[in-house]
Amino acid sequence: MIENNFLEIYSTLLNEYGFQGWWPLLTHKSENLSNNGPGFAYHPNDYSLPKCENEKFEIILGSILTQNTSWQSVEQALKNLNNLSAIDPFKILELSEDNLKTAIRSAGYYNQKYNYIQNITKFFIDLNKTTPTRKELLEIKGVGNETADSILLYAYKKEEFIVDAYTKRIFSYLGYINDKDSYMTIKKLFESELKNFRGNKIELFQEYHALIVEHAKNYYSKKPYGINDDILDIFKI
DNA sequence: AGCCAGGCTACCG
DNA sequence: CGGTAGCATGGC
Repeated sequence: MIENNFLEIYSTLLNEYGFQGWWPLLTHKSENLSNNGPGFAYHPNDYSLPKCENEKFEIILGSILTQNTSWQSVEQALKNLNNLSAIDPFKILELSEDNLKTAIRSAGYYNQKYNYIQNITKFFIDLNKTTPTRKELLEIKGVGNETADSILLYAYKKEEFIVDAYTKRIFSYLGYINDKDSYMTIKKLFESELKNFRGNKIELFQEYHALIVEHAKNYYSKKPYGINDDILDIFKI
């Protein structure tokens, strides 16, 4: 019997959707599935990634590119960059402005994201393989709360819970938060509610966020949110 | 056709 | 401070 609602919801989502295998990496996609739509798991139950600096950099690029943008569009941009051998901080900086903007065009906001990528790439090189702090990341123009936490949790395996639009949508619908609560308020609530989890917190945070996204894609993309949600009943305790 | 997408910054009162 | 316009393409 689980007495913590947030852990119970996690357990319900995991039982419903299975391990998601986030963060998506081009070179670590499950081979037995052909698309990346709902239900797609990337490298399920493998928490060893990223394995090298360029894989960290790929996560960082993806975290910028996916701002208010579907992953499918982001993946096309990453494939374009990969074809230019540019999932590499030094190669990125060698690309002309036109070439980089063309490569990331599919991910939208390409003028903004071009600048954001320039900023964080220089920052990443200056890190020289060390781990950034949250404060340092937030000082970069183009990195806000969610992007910083995504980078820390998935690229650097730091214990930071990610809050995104889907998290707010689901948990305000279920009545656990108000949709006007601040990012940090919601983040701290999750981290507090999950603090006694007896297991690997990094893996929990990684999996929980991925499951929230998967669930929201299935039930919270179009208004009215949550209606016809078959597994919602399990959440109502 | 039109709404939606795994946000962020700048600027407003 | 909190609230919001603008950013832009692609998928369904």
